[in-house]
Amino acid sequence: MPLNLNLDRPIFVQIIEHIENDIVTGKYNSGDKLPSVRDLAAEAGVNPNTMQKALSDLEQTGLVHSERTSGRFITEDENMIKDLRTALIDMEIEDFFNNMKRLGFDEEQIIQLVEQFANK
Amino acid sequence: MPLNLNLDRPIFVQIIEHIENDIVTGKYNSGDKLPSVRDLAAEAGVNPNTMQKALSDLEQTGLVHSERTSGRFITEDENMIKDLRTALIDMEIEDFFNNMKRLGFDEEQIIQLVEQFANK
DNA sequence: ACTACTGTACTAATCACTTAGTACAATAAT
DNA sequence: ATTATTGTACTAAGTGATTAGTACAGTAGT
Repeated sequence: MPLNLNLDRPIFVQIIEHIENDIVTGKYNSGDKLPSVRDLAAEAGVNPNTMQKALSDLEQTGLVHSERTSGRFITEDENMIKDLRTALIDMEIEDFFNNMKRLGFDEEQIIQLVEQFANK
Repeated sequence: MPLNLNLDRPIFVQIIEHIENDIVTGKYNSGDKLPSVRDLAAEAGVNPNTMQKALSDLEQTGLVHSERTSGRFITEDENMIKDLRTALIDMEIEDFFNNMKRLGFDEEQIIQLVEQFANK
């Protein structure tokens, strides 16, 4: 996967979000070993340094941890993954509502527009 | 308004989005004169250079135009404003659906979650 | 033992964004 | 006429993101 990179936001942030998404959606499972920094960088089409920055930042959240010379692994704490999933969903919906309100809609109108879009 | 600035995206991009929002929501009307670059910069709490970059970029979309020494004005083309409003709304909803699908939901579930959030 | 692979660390160079500061020409207001 | 305000242009400096390149220590597989 060449990874959808947006130039107006730091690449390492987008990588973090992408990996978080892969974890909460079960693409990676609790305890799974991640590909190496170099392989992930090659897959994503970015410099290994950029990938390492993304991973070491991600590590500080506890979501992944590295074994010095054997690889990097997803946390075994399944509750942490579940909580992150909930948090990401909440943020997504909340941001959407805020953005739509900024465009002049109230909650009732937002629901209408969403239903309308789904039945496009 | 001190302007909500997010450090992980270029400030001038956020300024552009903010002004676009003010235009499509009628905070600025067609033909209105904008405050000066310096005043807008002071209000937003950014450097005048940053504000000028935002405004001159915004100008290339035709949404605003500058009269060399008398000021900067919102377009008189009300259809352009209406079209931008529609485009921004569509993009917002589409992005939301894409992000939620990436989190593993289908359209039916998205609608449910949105209704649930509104009645929180 | 040897080889390949792992995460990690470091320097250097480049680029975009931001800020500070200064300056100029044209219009508006007085 | 004079003054203030307008958009615009320019240089210089600082910061952060990215890339390129190199290197090292520990582990796994052979």
